[in-house]
Amino acid sequence: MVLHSLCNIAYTHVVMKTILQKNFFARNTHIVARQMLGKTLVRKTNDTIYTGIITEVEAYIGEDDLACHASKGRTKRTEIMYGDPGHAYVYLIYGMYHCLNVVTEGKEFPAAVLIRAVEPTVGIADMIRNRNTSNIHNLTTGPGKLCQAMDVTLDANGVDMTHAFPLYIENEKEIPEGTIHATTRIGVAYAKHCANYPWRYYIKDSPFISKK
DNA sequence: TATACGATCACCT
DNA sequence: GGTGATCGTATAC
Repeated sequence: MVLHSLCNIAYTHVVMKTILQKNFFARNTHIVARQMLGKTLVRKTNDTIYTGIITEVEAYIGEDDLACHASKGRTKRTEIMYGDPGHAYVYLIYGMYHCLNVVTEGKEFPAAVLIRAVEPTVGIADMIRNRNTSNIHNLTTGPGKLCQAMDVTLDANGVDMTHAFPLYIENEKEIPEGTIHATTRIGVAYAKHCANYPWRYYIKDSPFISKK
């Protein structure tokens, strides 16, 4: 009887993987961004599962942040950022690539975390096929690359990421604060003084980073 | 309706 | 280092 119970406990421990919930994302965007590092991004399609450990993110916060799409105000495109935290904001960039964000903070306050890079863990063969390259360090090391590798398109825009399908983030042990590096964000030179904000966060020494 | 441009990437010199 | 691909969105007309 005792043995049976112990087995159950051990079994439960092994299989339990919790999905990050709304309360995780409904906080200050910098805290959410930093704590997303080291977590596992999961993408499920009808026939494939892709996963990767988040290694690089950027924070985009409010209408005053000139790099944030919400600086243009509330439009059809940015509407999702004014909605519930934990939902996906996916947009098309340069007419050919997609970028994946997770909405943060409270309803009516537009903010999100852009996922810029992951370390691929599951579904690598499919990522290689999607990206047409076998270089593991070139599969998911960029916002457009990881969306192409993990088959994230506009279909995922607005998806509630706190459910087990088709897109969510698994909780993992928190990484040490000292392993997080902050720099200015990539590709936002147009954003005047906001371009200088150190709102890009990545895991120091990770080989799965978009740019040094 | 028309136009300018981008939270990128691959390929070129 | 530089440039072209390619199209939805915002904005000007």
